[in-house]
This record gives sequence, structure tokens and C-alpha cells, in this order.
Amino acid sequence: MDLTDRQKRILRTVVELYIETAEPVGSKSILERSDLRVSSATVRNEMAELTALGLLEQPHTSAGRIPAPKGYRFYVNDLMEEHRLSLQETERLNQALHLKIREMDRVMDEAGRLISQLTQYPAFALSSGAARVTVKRFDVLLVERQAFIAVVMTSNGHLSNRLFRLPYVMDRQQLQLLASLLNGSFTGLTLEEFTPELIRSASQAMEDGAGLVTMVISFAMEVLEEQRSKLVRTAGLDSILSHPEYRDLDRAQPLMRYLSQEENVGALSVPEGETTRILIGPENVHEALKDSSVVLATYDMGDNTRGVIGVVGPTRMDYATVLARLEYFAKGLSQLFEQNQLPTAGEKEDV
Amino acid sequence: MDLTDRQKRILRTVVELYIETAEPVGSKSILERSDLRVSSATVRNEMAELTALGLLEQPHTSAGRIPAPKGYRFYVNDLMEEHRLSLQETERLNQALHLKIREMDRVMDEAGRLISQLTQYPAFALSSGAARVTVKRFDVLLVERQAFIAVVMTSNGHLSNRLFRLPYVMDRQQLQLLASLLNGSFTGLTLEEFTPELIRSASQAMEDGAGLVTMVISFAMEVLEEQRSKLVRTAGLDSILSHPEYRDLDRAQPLMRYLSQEENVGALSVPEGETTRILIGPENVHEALKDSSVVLATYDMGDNTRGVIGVVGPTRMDYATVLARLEYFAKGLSQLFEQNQLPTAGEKEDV
DNA sequence: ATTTAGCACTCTGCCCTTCTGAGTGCTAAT
DNA sequence: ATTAGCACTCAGAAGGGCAGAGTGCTAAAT
Repeated sequence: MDLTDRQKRILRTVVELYIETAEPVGSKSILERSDLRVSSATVRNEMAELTALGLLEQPHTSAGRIPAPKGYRFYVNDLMEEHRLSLQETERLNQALHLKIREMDRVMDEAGRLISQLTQYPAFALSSGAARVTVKRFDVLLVERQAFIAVVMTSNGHLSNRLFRLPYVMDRQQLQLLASLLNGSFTGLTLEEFTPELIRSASQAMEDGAGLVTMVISFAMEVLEEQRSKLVRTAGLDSILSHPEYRDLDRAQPLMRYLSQEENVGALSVPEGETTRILIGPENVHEALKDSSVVLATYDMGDNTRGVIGVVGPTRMDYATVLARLEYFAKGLSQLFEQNQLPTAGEKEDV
Repeated sequence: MDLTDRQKRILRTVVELYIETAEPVGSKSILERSDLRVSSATVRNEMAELTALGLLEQPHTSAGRIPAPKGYRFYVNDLMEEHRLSLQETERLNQALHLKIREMDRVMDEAGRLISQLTQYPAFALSSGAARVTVKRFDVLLVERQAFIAVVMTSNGHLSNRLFRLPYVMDRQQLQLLASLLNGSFTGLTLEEFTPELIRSASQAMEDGAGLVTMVISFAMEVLEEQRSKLVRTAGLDSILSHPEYRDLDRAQPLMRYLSQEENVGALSVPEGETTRILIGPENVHEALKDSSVVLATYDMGDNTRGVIGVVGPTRMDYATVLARLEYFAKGLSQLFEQNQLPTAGEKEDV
């Protein structure tokens, strides 16, 4: 797409004016805004050209122009200046990042909420579950004579535990045996490798405490399952309604539905190798997003896994600002994970 | 409020018809529905009476009547028949209750989601944090020479753990000491009783490992704090928009805002001694709920604490059905907590 | 003393028309 | 290539008229 300088200037002005006002932009307002030294007729001619190229569109014959998705795309790729965060903004973001929260769920909760507040769009946070999780280590703790706690540490540094009660008395030795058996046979295995045969043979090795093995193993499997699955948090749904493009319920409702379903939001992702992504209107696969845009940024969760945070809004979104804030926030999250000790209720495991 | 039988019949018919259709109810449709054997004029007279009593209201002179908040209240208290769940409904609810989820957060997540699906109204689930939580027991597990896991069991049966890394090597004996120290000084205390002095004196007792005490203790304090705080989950916000009374964005938006804020929803409660509660329109304290209704039901979380589940909808809500479903679901949750082992990642502690 | 038939009246929602103003596209002149 | 000028288009607001639902009241009937 080759545009003259003047055309670029015009396109950019249209986009920015439209982002501001949500009203179709006429030739005169362009002149007011940009410092083009031409007449409105010239601008009109250029706009006709840009429309022919599919960069602008006209809601109806006698209205101004609004950016077409292609126009936004061009703007985002080539025209948009990087938004420089103001001191206030970084201040606010930093403050938001000083959440002293340890649990994964909470972090994501907060992240979503904060981004939404910060951008005025509905936001979400995803943690892409660790692809290949294994149990790294089992521990068993005798609590009373008839109860013990099993602690499972997974390869991604997460710790889970559960209390088990038993109908009979258990001795320390038996527990010892259980622990070494579990550590011997089930560490380093992915969920799939927990085969029924393996479990059976381990149970048999345990003799009279055979039930214990299956109990703890099924707990471990739950943990693996959970660690593998994505965590999705959405926040700020209410802010949808404050944007004029969603005044129309027929637009707002499908979007809300979409955002209310975890599997939808969970499917949004950033291609390997990139750290951010912008999806404009029809570039979205899902029908419900066809006239909305999505801005995504990735953060580093430590153990080679990336999480995603993002916002959804009208195509008339303030891409520059949103992107800048999102990136900054994502970087902050990465740092949190790095220096800190997030993974759920435990500390990050480095090796 | 004394009403004749006929008046009650009419009021009830108006309410039920209006719940169904969302349209003002005229004298003729009342005759069609109920088996009153009088003329429409008589009904009109009665309706005028009911209106004078503040039980019905008229959107405008030439329209039918709609129930006033007082009318709903009367209906709910005296007229409403208990909704009998159909086989399908119980089926569906039972299915929903067979979530094999252990973690508190998840249960609440699911509960909210399910109730919303089941009722078609936005729903929420609250766990009212245990009022007086203490640490019941500390455990420490050596993981490597320079790392250990601390496990904290609280009085409400919750288990939390965290991994601590250290810059120096630690021996088993030291850990032993740490554990007995913690168990000796900090069990049975509420958060407030973790005084700086106590912590200081305990640290000193530990000599070279003084840092360990403060680390674990501050972790324990986080856990207590967390156990004490409410958990609020909201779901199904999108279903708001499918009800005609919220077609008007100026109604929908404040409600969504309200529901998006945890502290608002967290404030909803059921008085001691009751198990359910219905709040109709202006009976609600919060401005945003003035023309919506809330139905609440409590469930038993085991350790003398009650959780609340509820839905929010237009005053024209199908109270009977919603209440029945909510109660059933709440009972199911109570059972889950009872037989099962919910509290977060651990099992319920019975004594 | 109730109940009812009958009727005039009220008001909303809908459709249709008109009008206005913003903004265009085109033509002819520069 | 640019511009002034002008006719044209169209959405949205404003207003008028109409139909239908439903009321409240009066006077008659039970």
C-alpha cells in the first residue's frame, strides 16, 4: 500500500480524530486539526481516494469518513506514534503492580481488574498452563494417628496439599514407605504417564496400604490437570457499556457473552516470537469480535511459560495508549514473577 | 394489610402474568387467566382499590397495572406457592453439583456460574471468611539443603504452603527447632495476637535462624488474613442484558457497575436465623438496586460459617422458581462441604 | 349494596411527513 | 494539480395523525 505523505497525514488525522470523538470526520475538521495548507476540496479528493483503497469508509453518502479496519491496520503498523506514558500513568501502574499477592488466581484477578481500570475497557488475564508438568516431589506428613497431609510439588514450582483421613491407625513407617514409593514411581511423569498399570503395581507394592497410593495419586493427577489447564480471569465487563459503539444492545450483548465464556477468552493468544498483538475488527476469528478490537501483551511467568493480558474494545480504540499501558503492565508482571515467588501458594523453583 | 379473597386472587394473577409477559396487565387478561366469575368492570374496581393500597401501579392512565414493590412483597410473603422443582430441574442441579473440585475459589467460581445458568440471572457466591481463624499447626519440610516448605494448617481446616529458599545451608535439627518453636508459640492465636513482641521473642529463641521465624510467621499472617477475608465471585453478568427491563442502558449500566465491585456484592447478607432472603426493589439499601431484586440463600461451610449464594434480577423476577432452585443448590453445597473435604486445597477438619 | 354493561376518554406507540444541516461529489475556473 | 462554488444526498429531529388497549365513571340490573 503506497500512500503519499499527504494521504498518510490525512488518514492519520481521520483515525485520531475519530478515536477521540467517535463521530465521522469531515474534510473541514481535518483541516482544523492537521496543519495541511490545502483546501477542503483537496482533502475531499484525497479522502475519496483513501476510501477507494479501502482505508476509510463512509457510513452514508452525506457523512464524513470513518476508518475502515484496513485503515486502522495501516495506522497501527505505520502511522501510530508510540504513546509515551506520562509520569502519572507510570505512577498509577507502578502502584497497581505493588500487589503483595502470592496466589496465582489472585494475581490474575487483580491484574485483570487493574488493567480494566487503567484502560477503561474490559480486560482479561490468562496464564497458559505449563505444557508438560510433572510431579517433582511428594511429601507426606503425619498429622494425627488417622490423618496425614500429602504435599505435591510440581515441576513448575507449584505446591498443593490435601489432608487425608483414614479409618484406621497408621504408623510412621508405613508413611515412609508410601512416600518413597510415590517418589520412586511417579515423579517426572506427565499426567498421561500415570497409567492404570503403573498405579496398580505401585498399590500392590504397598500391600495393606494399597488404598493410600490410589488416594494420593488421584490427588496428584488432579493437581497436574489443574496446573496444565489455563486460568482465565475477566474483569471490567461493565465498562463495555460506556462506549458509544455498544450503546446498541445488539452489539453489546454478543460481546458480553463472548467475554463471559472462559474458553473464548482463553483462546486468544500471541504468536510465538512476538510480545504483543493487535487484532482489529474482522481480523478476529470469532464472530462476536468482528467489530471489536483486541490488544494483547505477554508476560513471562518464569518457567518458560508465558501469560497473556489484554483488553477488548471497539475498533475505535486508543491503540497507542492501550498498547503502551499494557506493555508496561506486562513487563511489571514479568518482573514480579522473576524476583518474586509467585506460583500459587509457593515459591518459584529455579532448577 | 387485609385483602378479600378476590383481591388476593387478582393481585396474584397480576403478579404472575406480569412476571411472565413483562407487559402491564389489563382487566381482561386477568379474567382469562384466573377463574374469577365476574365482569371486567368488577376487576377494574378491585384493581383501583389495590392501586390505592399501593400494591399495584399504573405506568400511565390508559395502561394495565403492574405490581408495585409492596405488591411483590405481599405476593412473596402470602400468595406465592412454593415452586416444586421438576425432575429435569433437580437432574440439572444435581449434575451441576457433582463438581469434583476441591479448591474453594473454584467451587465458588463454579457455583456462581451454574446458578446464573440455572436461573438466567446474574449470580454470585460469597464465602464469609471465618471470623476467628487461628493457626492450628505448623509443619516444615526440608526439600534441599537450602530450601524448605512451610505448611500451615488453620483452624478452619485450610492448608497453605510455601517454599522458602535460603542463602545458607540448613540442618534438620534447626528445622525441628523451628517447627516446635512455631507450634509452641503461635498456634491458637488470631491475627491480632501475633504481636511484634511475641515475634521478636520467638526470633531470639531461635538464635542464628532468627530470620526463619519472621519469614514463616509473615507467611502465616498472610494466610490468616486471607482466610478471614471474604471471597466474592460473580458470574453471568451478560444475562442482565437479556431482560427487557435492562434494555435501557441507563438501567443496565449502574447494575453492572454495582455487580462488578466485590465490596458491593460482598455486603449482601442473610440475617442470622434465616436461611433465605428476598429483597425487593426499594427494600435494597444500595441505590443501584433500587429497582432490582435480590434473592439470597445460605449454605453451610462446615466450621460454623455460612456462605451465601444469590441472584440479582428485575423486580419482575420469577421469585418462586429462583428461590426454589437457589435453596436446592445451597443445600447441595452444604452437603458437599459436609461429606466432602472442601476448604481450599485440603480436607475439612472435623475437630 | 354489589355487580355489570356501556361509553367517553386518555395515552402510548407507530407511521408518515417535513425540515434542517452537515458533508459530499462534481464542474468549471485558476 | 488545486480550488471555489453549488447542487445533491441523507440521517435524524420534530411534529401530526391514527389505532388500539385499557381505563374510570355513570346508570341500570341484580
